Amino acid sequence: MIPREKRINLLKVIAHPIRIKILEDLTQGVRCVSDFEDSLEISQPNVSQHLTLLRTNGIIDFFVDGRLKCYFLKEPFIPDLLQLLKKDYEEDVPTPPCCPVTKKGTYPGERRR
Amino acid sequence: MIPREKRINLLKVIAHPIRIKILEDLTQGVRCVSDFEDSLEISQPNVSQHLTLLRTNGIIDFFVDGRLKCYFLKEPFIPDLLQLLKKDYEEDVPTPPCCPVTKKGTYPGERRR
DNA sequence: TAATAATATTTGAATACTTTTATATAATAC
DNA sequence: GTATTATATAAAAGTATTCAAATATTATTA
Repeated sequence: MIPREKRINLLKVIAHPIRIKILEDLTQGVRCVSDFEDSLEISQPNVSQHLTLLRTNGIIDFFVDGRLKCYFLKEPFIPDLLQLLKKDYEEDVPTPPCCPVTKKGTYPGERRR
Repeated sequence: MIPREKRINLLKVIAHPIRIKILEDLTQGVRCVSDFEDSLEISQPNVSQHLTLLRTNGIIDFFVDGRLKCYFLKEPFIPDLLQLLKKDYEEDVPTPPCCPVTKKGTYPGERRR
């Protein structure tokens, strides 16, 4: 997969409320599966499935301590994305010249109107 | 929808190769539907469907010039996201202390091992 | 007004994603 | 060794996305 597609695929994997929460937790440090069972309110298998998806996509990894699996962040794109998700914007992108009521304006290119 | 969910939903809508391409084109300026039919190689109805999805989610809007619909970017989160998508990272997030071979380490919390 | 051009909508089929339920595995404790 | 705990996997059911095909709409041109 070329880097562009890979990055877009990451977006798709990440764009889920539970998985965003998991990743936010992981930016705070190592977490084991049962930590997530507590903090997210979903079943153990479902936690495991989300973690597996994140792991098979190279976003997280784990180490083992006894019977605990300790997950941690691996993909450096994630912290930047999570921060951007929280950014506030005051204004929309400025509108190109057109009438706000009739929504009429002039196409800047070369096609037949 | 609370802002957090709204933003996550934006991510989900955006996370598609065609729609990313559409948005990249729109960061360059106004485009009409047939511009996209040329630059993306997909059918006219499909272009229209993607544009409708982006529009109903408040990401883009359009003005009218004759029978052309001229689309433009509205959501200010988009340019930042597109830029982040292109960012290069040299290294993974640093691994917490654990053996790289056996993948054994110590859970930092309070649970039974 | 009829024909054409630009775009949108609808429907359906295929596919992908998500969650639930049940079961499996592997490590520790007894 | 048996029971228990932590986690994973599999199968099935439900839900959502995607795209293609056909049709509709609207503005312009002839």
